[in-house]
Formats: sequence, structure tokens, C-alpha cells
Amino acid sequence: MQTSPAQAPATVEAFRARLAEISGGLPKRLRQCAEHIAANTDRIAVSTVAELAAGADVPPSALMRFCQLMGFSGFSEMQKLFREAYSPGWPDYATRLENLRKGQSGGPAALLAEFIEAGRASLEMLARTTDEAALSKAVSLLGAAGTLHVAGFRRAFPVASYLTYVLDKMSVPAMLHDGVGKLDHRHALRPGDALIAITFAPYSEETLAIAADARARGLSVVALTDHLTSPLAAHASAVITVPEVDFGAFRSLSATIALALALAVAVGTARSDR
Amino acid sequence: MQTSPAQAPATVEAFRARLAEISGGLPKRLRQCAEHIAANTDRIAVSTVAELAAGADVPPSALMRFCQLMGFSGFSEMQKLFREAYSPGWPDYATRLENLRKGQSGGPAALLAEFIEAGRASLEMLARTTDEAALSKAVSLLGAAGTLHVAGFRRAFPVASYLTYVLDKMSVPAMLHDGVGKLDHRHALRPGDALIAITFAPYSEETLAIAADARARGLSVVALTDHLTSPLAAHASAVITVPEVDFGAFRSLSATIALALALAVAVGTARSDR
DNA sequence: GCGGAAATGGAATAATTATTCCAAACAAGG
DNA sequence: CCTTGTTTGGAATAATTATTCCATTTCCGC
Repeated sequence: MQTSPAQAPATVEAFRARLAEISGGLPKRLRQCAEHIAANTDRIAVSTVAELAAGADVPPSALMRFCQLMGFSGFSEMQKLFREAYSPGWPDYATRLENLRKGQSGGPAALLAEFIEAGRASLEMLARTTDEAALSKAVSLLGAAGTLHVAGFRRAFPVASYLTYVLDKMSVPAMLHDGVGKLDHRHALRPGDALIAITFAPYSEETLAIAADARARGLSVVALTDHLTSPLAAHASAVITVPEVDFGAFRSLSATIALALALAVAVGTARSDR
Repeated sequence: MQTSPAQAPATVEAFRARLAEISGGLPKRLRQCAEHIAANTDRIAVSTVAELAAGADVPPSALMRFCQLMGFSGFSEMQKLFREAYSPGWPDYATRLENLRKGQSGGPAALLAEFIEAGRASLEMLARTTDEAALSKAVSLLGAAGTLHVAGFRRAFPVASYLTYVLDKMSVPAMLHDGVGKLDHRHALRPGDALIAITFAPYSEETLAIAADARARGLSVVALTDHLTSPLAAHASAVITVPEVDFGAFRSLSATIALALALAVAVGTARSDR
């Protein structure tokens, strides 16, 4: 361990700085402490050594060592810092958003506030409008298929890649059609496979083409799109729609990502049972 | 003393109600307690009996009696209420997901509900914890740079690709380092450019390597990561952290996506003004 | 003022929580 | 494979903090 100064941080900022400073090249247990503390700084004021240690999954003594490494004489001294800095509950979500918004309109923080709000609204709308039957149908189609093909370009590409990533993590054979090198991988679509096609207005030609092709070959096609009237719906065996609120010209992806995650996990679970 | 029910309040509201209920016709010392507690409710979570008693100018035993009058078995039980209420909604997200996993309660729709909830919680946490200064710094660094390089693999790849997409839409020259063909595009990093590196635990080696390389070449590096203790932080000129509800391999990306969008739009705007 | 009931303060004890210490496990280098 | 230095877990101890108890005081109606 290379660290030295052993001067106890006197403010929360100094604390964070010191944390960043020491967190290179820490042994396993101490690193676990550092990470858990970094992620739960706000809980220090109201927790005991044992609680925090349990959260970090280390014995209490390791956490003690960590406190000393940070420059404090022990946990109590460290906790004192946070108990004093403790401001009456945090500003709640609404207040904080308000503050972010107010800060020099147009600044990054104000923008962020808008996008957070848009994302939250999208998620709520998704919760209200999900068609459970369509979702179940999609899961059963995908659960029964061979390889899963995922197609999505432009704005839908992050969703497609995420979906593929999670499917892969769950040991589901999945192939991302990413259009690299203008290869369309058309012949990878084999009988018994299924396609998940993702596109939103303005609908991408490539995605529609792949969907039409898959359909023609008799594959199941699951559509992830914005409306039931989407041109993609015509080619699909199951259509899942995702409402997404936009702010200005920009459309958040929060709801779509959440849906993709749920879909992937549900399919992964279904397939591991079969 | 006229009081009776002796049912411990289970919420902060119930606590306040009970406080109002008993505070008529209290003897001197107990009234002092009630008043001090009413005025300093928020400090209960982080104080000892002795401290609060001193604040109310009564002996500890008086405060003890007050707690019992409120319906608690003692001070500790009362404090527990406030310590738990402090980080709202958090206590046991992981456990809920765990239950969901083994209890298969309701299939895909229930799963979706959980991920929506996780996404919403992540967004709220993001609103509460954003470091505005770091965000502004990142925007100004990126606004002043030449080409922007974006690096993120695995779980971070969807974010990287989305960021690149939005930057491109805003006419900002941006290059996604996607690792296709194992090319590392090292020489594309030219003086005056900047790098946006994205990685979460377990941190991807490739991303760290690119960041270190960019740093060595004198480029500005903006890190998008999970904690300040992330190894990525060591290479970065600005570190933006995103809290995200994380359960095993399943990380809701809602907050990260929202942040990426805000960052891209802010940078795009800044650059169009210059 | 007197008797009884309620309230009070503080000292004694119990419980919890922090902290230290050391033997064992481990890793790196010869 | 052994040696040396570091890291680790847990049991032992120290310190703090909560809680109880009771002798003393205060209050109030008579």
C-alpha cells in the first residue's frame, strides 16, 4: 500500500478527493470498502460499522482499516464528519430537479433535468400502457426459437446492442445485425430462428427490409416500435409499442431500454427452463 | 398525563401526528423534550440521547421517558424509524428482485414493472446526486475540443453508440471506438481532440487502455463511470458519476442514457455557438 | 403546612458498538 | 519449496451509549 498523508479530511469534498486519491492499487477487501463507501456515502451518517461492513461484504475490521487509511483515527471520527454535514434529509427529488432547472437556463444541468423528467414520464407511461398479452406472446415466440436476430439502426441501435448484450449474458444465442461493411447477413436467418426488429419514426428502411425478409422466410418477427400503425407492424407476429416522451427534438430512450432489458431477461429465463 | 395508545408510529407522518396528539398538557421537562424534538426532528437520526437531551436542556432520563411516551420502547427504536426513513425507498431493492427471480410472480409483465421501477429510482438518484460542476467542466472541455472520440464496451457500448449518434445528429465530429476488427484506432487520437470514456464495474480493460493512452497524448478525457473510485477516474480530467440500480448482470441503463443525452446536447449547443 | 401523587435527576447497570490485536492465509520473490 | 512481508478474519477488549431504578423534589388539593 503506497498511501501516506494521513491527514483526516475535514469536508465532504476533501473526503471524496482523498477517496479518489487512495483508490488506485488497493487490496481486495479495502477496495470493496472504498467502492461501497463511494456508492453509499450518504449512509455513513446513519449506519454502524457492522452495517456498512456487511454492505461491503467485508468484516468490520477491514472497514476500520479503511477508515484509518482515509486518515481518520477510526470510524467514529469519520462518521462525525458526516453527521455534522448532515443536512435535514436531502432536498427531495422535486426540489432538486427544480434547482437543476433554474441554474442558468440552457446550461448542462438544466438540460439534464429536462431529460430526467422526460425519462421518468416515459417510464410511467410505459407502465400504464404496456400490452401484457403482446409482451407474453413475444416472450413465448422468442423462447421457442433458435437463434435470435436483433436489428436496429440509428436511434434504435443502442437498444439493439443492449438487447443483444443481455441475451448473450443469459446464454441465449443472439446475433446483432449491425450493418458493418454493408453485409446484411441475410442468410443467417434460418428456419426456426426469430427476429427482434426495432425502429421508430422515421422508420429505417434497412430494418423494415430485414423484417420483411424474415417474414417471407417464415421466421417469427417481434416488433419493438412506437405505434401499432408503424410500417413494421405489418411484418410482425407480435408488436410491442413503447411510448417515449420527447423534449425538443430529442427523444429519451429510458423506457425503451427498460423494456428491452425486461424482454431479454424474460426470454433468457424462459429458455433456461426449457 | 393523559396519554394512552402506546402504539409506536411507523412513519414520519405518524410520528408527527402522535407528537401533536400528546403535546397538550405535558409537564415541564417533557414539554421541553417535545419542543426540541419537534424543532429538530431531522437530527434524531444522527444524534445520541445525550446530545438531544443536552439540546433540550433536560437530563437523558427525561428524554428516555419522552420516547416511551411517544410509544417507542426506547430511544433506539425511535431513532431506527428516522434512520430508515432517511434513504427513502432504498432498503431492499436487491431483495425484491431476488424474490421476483425465484417466485416467478406474474411473468414478463412483473419483470417489466420491476425494471421500470429500477429505472425510475435510478433517474431520481441521478437528479439528487449530479455534480453540476463536473458536468459543466466536461461540457466546456468537450466544447473546446476537435474531434470527440467515444469509447465504451459491453454494457457501456449502447451508451457510447447513443452518444455518438446524438453528437453526429448535432453536427459534432464524433468517432465511436467500437473495437470492430480489433482495430484500436489509436492514431485517430490527435492533439486537440477529446475522449469520452464510459465504463462500469467490472471495468473494461480496453476502455481503461484507451483512456490512459489518450491521457498520455495530452487529450482531455471525460469519464462516465459509476464511482469516483473507478480506475477510470485516474485518467480523467472530468469525472461524471451515474448511480444506477444494479442487480447482478442486469443494470438498468435509464439514468446513464439520460445523462448521455444531456451531455451530447449540451456539447452540441456549446459548439454551435462558438 | 400536610399527604399523596406525579415528576425529576443522577448514579448504576445493561446493551451495543467501536477498536485493537494476533494468528492464520496469502502473495511475491528468491 | 522456503522466506518475508502483506492482507485478512475473528475473537477479545475498550469505549460509548442507552436504559433502568430509586431517592429526592415538586406540585396540588385539602
